[in-house]
Amino acid sequence: MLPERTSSKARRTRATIIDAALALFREKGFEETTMREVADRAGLAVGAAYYHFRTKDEILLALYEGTIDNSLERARFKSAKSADFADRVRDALDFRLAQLRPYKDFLGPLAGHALIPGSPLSPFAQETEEIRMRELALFEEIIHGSSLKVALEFKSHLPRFLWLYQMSVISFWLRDQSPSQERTERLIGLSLSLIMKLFAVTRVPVLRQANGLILALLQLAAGPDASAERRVASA
Amino acid sequence: MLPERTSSKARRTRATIIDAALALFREKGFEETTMREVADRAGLAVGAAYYHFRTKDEILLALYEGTIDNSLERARFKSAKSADFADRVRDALDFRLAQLRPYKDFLGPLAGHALIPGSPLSPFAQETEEIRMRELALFEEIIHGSSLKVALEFKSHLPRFLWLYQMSVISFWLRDQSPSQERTERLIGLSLSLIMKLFAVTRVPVLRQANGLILALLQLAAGPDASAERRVASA
DNA sequence: GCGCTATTTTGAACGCGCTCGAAACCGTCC
DNA sequence: GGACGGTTTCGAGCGCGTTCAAAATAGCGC
Repeated sequence: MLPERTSSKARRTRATIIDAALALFREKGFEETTMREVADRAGLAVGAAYYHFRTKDEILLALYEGTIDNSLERARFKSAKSADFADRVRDALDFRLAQLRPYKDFLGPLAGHALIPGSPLSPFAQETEEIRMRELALFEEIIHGSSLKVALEFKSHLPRFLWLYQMSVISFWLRDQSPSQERTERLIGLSLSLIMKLFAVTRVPVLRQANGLILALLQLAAGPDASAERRVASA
Repeated sequence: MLPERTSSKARRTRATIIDAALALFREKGFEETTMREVADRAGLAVGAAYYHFRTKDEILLALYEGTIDNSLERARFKSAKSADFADRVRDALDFRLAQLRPYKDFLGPLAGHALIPGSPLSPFAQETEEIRMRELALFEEIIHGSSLKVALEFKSHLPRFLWLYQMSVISFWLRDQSPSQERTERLIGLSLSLIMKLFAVTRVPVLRQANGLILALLQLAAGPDASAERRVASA
């Protein structure tokens, strides 16, 4: 609608606040950091911070959103290297985790809100729609240029499936305390192999009878309004 | 260790508080209910309430825990009716959801803490261990008396798998706004059919090569300490 | 410069979950 | 009965996220 919804001043101040918050979150964690502290470090009063962000959570969300941008570029770059589907997905996941690495310790709360049905931080909520769509677009691209062989009827559900898969991996990773997160590495390796095997199976004639079931499930999971999905698909 | 860790007075007061909280949560929701209100309705001061429950969340947890007891009895009763695995699981799920029904509207926050790695309300946390073990024991029973046919190597992982499955269903159900939750009904029907099909596949010789993968994944998911699992298995 | 509106900042104040030292209550042994 | 130790209750108070009316500042046409 509007060409610029925010003045450049406001944008700069937002950035200052985000920087201050990021530094503090890293130093002391999310819960332990006070909004007064964030405002202080940004050189403002609390009220000003609340003028730019409706809640403390929203700062966290802005932080998370900020990590997505270069992810897309990088994915485009990497994608050129290999046409193998599994390789491409693995690259995307590895890169995403590497990107989130610095935030690992305080990103827990975000995942925490994930399951609260009404929460604005839920990855299914309206407020996070833009982020979600950007992530879906990324997976679109990964699939698009790849040599993936899968039963046709699943093609349209793949991005959403991969997105959910990514969320699961991230959630596992956040909890993973093993040295250099080697358990997550193994999880990715194993689950990707399994997924590829299952994909192959969907094309075996004898087993195709299960496809109807799977498809129905995917549609159920997509929800009563698949509008967001369609929008992504047509972009 | 101790024969009685709490006096009968304390137990009665706890019950009063839980009753008051339940009523208020139903009237106004969890977040909207004040600890001062809970204490008021229970005829106490805030401090007293906090003597019996360390946090507001803990009341919610006690509430949830309270719904499990009769679930076990009921499951035993129902189990006698059919030996078919899918029927038994479906019965258990249906009953569990019916049980949670009255709490549906304010149980969101509980699910919300589910993913926070450090949160005491996480279903993976130490504090909820007892609840988790009771639920696992329930699934043990469901499996035990049934005519389930599955590749042997998976038997020991089944309870944990079913528990996770139940958690997923509950989380879907909490978000399900469809009339009389018919979407959840469909989800259960479809996913159970699919699970049964997959179980069957694990015994097909040609496809057994995937079993190693699945097993490794299950072990990864079980975590570095599978002690809780072993304890349940030997009980 | 001057006024005028819209944007941005301020900090006191609110209501919340939760803490804590002191008081009240209880059982029990003399 | 009284003294004493443990349990339970009390409520003022703390620090937090958040709100809001009022003040400061920016931007702009003259």
